[in-house]
Amino acid sequence: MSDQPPTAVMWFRRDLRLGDNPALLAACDAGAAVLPLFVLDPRLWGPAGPARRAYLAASLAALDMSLGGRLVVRSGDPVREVHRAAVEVGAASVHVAEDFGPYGATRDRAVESALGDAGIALRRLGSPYAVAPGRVVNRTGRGYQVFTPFARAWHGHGWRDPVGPPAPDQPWVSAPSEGIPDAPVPDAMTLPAAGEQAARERWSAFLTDVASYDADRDRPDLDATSRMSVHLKWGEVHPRTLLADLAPLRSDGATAYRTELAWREFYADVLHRRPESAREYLRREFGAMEYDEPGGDLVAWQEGRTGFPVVDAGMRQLRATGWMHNRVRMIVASFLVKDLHLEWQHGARHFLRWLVDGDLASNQHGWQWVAGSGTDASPYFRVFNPTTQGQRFDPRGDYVRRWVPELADVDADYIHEPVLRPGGLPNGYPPPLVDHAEERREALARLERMKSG
DNA sequence: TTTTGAGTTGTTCGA
DNA sequence: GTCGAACAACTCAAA
Repeated sequence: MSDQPPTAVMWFRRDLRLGDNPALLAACDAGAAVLPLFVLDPRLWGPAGPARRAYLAASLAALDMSLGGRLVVRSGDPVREVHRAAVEVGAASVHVAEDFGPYGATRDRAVESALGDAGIALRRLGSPYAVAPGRVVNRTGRGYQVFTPFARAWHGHGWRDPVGPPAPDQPWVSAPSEGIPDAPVPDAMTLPAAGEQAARERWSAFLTDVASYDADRDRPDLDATSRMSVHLKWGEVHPRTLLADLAPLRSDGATAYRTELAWREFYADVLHRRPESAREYLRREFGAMEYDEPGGDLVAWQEGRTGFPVVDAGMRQLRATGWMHNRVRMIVASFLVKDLHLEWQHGARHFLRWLVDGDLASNQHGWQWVAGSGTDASPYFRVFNPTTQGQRFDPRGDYVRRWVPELADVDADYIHEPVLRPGGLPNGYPPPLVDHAEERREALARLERMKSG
């Protein structure tokens, strides 16, 4: 063994791709041969809902196929498993893309320490972002707390060009694998196709329509969004690849899409600087607001039985597909926080359990934005009206009818307010859980009391 | 240091 | 039906 050149380990986490993967290329450079490793961490797998598990399993299967069946999967604590695998194959280094999340960063330090005791280096290269969290700073070296100046500085910072996949004759190391976890797609659910190839195909299809993204992306009844969130979440594609494709485009749609990518980077940056904001109010004074205790209302929201059609459609789309249109995410979130007066964490937890694209930074800070405790100077009066939002963004009611079959026969005039329909509510559809106008006043009154109290 | 302008995504009301 | 104003005050960024 000692007269053989050392090998290297590529530890995949949320970068399940071969293309534009600097850490993987570094591993290929560093070792005579590379062990492609994925560790199924019970602390992440345990809380994941069935859709998330099924998607990850499918993505791992796709990665394994692109590696010619050589992906090694181990389950257990990464601190033990990464060390064990590296020693098994005589590796001198383990390569990763840097994880900037609160859990991942701590875990990586522990892994690094365990590896160090065996004389093995943990080498971090790249991240899931065009610009690594913490790098965008103002003139005094501090991070931004407002999106617009962040986005300007982020764009000015720039990023490297995409890199290609490893050479076709790259030698790989084999080792015993526990195999990809068995996590079938739940009955009655349809999940997006997983893997690097699927991501690229979806992206190509979206690029042909990107010019209309700006005008149509808020319409849940149309298929006008990129649907790249899940692929970005699992690293099946790197945002730098998308930015490179967008760079020559000048349409409003391309600009709007770049801005959405900037939001993703902004929230990762904020979470990196304020890791406690994954659980606590970013604006701490909101902790003092009066909230209601979750009960039957929370369950009605989760199950899509609030009596507000666009809210119910969104919550059912989530349970059926592991995804929800972004405009509808804002509407259902506003309903939970402003109409039911529940803390944002209850909704954020439900989203992370069900969303296949659920990302801690974007999810928690999206919820904090709706709750008013997030990064922007939230206008106190920003309370979504679920009826008028439905009428504006789902004007014919196609989105509602697709996900709420009880309303299939209601025409556009009443689809967002079926209680007004002559002849009354269709069988089986509940009346509105609350009076929105009343709860809006209540939410504003509680905000007022929080400020003066 | 001080000042100034700006801040993703809304709703309601009255003209 | 459309349109503009009002709805608070505050924090942040940059000049």
